Amino acid sequence: MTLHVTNTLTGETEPFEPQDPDDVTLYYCGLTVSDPPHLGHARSWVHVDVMHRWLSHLGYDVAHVENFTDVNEKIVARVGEDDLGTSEASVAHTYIGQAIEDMRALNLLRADVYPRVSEHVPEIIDLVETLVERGYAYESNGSVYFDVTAFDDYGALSNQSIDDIESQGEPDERTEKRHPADFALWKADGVDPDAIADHRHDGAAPAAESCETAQTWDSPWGDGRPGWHIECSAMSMAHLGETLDIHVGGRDLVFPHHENEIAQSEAATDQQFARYWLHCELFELDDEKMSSSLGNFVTVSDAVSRWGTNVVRTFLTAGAYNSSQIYSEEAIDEAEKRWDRLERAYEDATAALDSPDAHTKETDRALRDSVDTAITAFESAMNDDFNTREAQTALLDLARALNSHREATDDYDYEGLRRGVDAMERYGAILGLSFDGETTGDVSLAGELVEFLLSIREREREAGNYERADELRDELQALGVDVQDSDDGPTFRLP
RNA sequence: GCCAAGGUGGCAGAGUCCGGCCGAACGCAGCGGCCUGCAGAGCCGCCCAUCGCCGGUUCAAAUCCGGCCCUUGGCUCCA
Repeated sequence: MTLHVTNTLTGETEPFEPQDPDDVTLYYCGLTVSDPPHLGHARSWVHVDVMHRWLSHLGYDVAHVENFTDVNEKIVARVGEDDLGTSEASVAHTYIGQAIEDMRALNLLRADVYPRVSEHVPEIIDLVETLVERGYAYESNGSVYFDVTAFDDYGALSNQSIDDIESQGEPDERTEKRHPADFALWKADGVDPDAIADHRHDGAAPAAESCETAQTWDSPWGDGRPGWHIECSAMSMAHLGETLDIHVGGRDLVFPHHENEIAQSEAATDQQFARYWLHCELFELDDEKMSSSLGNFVTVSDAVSRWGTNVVRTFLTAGAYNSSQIYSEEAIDEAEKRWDRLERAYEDATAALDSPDAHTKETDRALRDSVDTAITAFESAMNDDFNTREAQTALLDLARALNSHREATDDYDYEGLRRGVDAMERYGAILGLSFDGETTGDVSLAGELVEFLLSIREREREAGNYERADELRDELQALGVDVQDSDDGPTFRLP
């Protein structure tokens, strides 16, 4: 079975065929670095990461590019707030640092490059010039706008006609534009205080001195700044060529951002800009989406430090990338239980494999069939438009197969268990889940102390002093140490 | 208003593209049993779904077609 993906461009689920049979170019519309990344960003990040991992698993060489938008009014608006520094560049620098830290915390594969707008202005200017030369853009008062009426397919991605699209942009822009739907490729001068007032978090009046920190560049049309949409076209072409295999982004970017990217890119090159457009659905929370602008978000770093990487990733992949997902703490707690179940099954099976007791001679047909079935199920799930929920289900089925086998016999099928454990590691890794167990370390001082306390408790149990034994266990549980008694003695997991 | 996505058990969430294996997965919650000094974990089993509503096509529909109701997202910065 081959990979199928749902292409927003056609609305269909199509077989995936990259331009080059061995390589895939993947561009992800990254963050505007004006706020700390929140779980909504993490959701898209993780799904793109899973796509990357699965494409690699299928044997493709993946070229993965993700931009940082570091030139934007929203960033200027934050100048002077908190400890963000005194310039647009310093605010951007702070939040790029935060974003990278969060990516590491989420166990994301590194992209090949994270281009910034500020370092691609020459490419952007070239692209705008090309568009002007080809008659797709016009200059007006030092700004340059894309002429949507000149591009026949405008609206194809979002399935709208130009007439449907009501006026957009700042009121003072409209007088400069020939058609209300025309969009800015280049904006004259710096940032207008009125334009950033709405983006201030402290609700303070427009900070005129902040606006002066906005970066501007010299261009054929005078001093100015790039428009929002042109950056992605310029950066993706600079790093991945004129035609992308996959372009991913949030659903909220379909219009106008992605629509405009297509128009300006294809107008400039006469080549298809992206073969497959994949869109990540958003979180729903109290009947509205989670977003920076609504201020109703949970930051990535808060979530990871509270629940841990594996739990957060289990939660974020609990739905398909292109289905919206309800955000709630209860939902994350439920994901935590699912992750615990996987981890316990993995650890128990590993312990059985590493036990010095003899356990090797039987072949458990049921176990091996279950392992094979789970592997097949995982692979079909991922090939079916990256269905991470079904993939999790396959992992959970695998966990039960392993538990079941250990429950049924002490005469373990070593080879069968090993295959199962191996599959959990390999396919868990596709979802970015790691059984390395940084929290289960028995080599730490804490681990040794717990072992010591449990050895005392065992003596109390053997002596029938269950009250003392329970007291010790309760005390450890209260500290977050999960103590489990079993036939082979107690096991524990550190918090 | 226009465009798009969706409405499946107590919760959450697959399945809908390619109609029959769906008398509806997996997990959580709940209930029984096994195991256990107890608890937990685990295993086995059970409970909860007329798959938004109405009509149509078909031997057969959660899945296809038509109409209606409702929700969400986009149309303004947004993953």
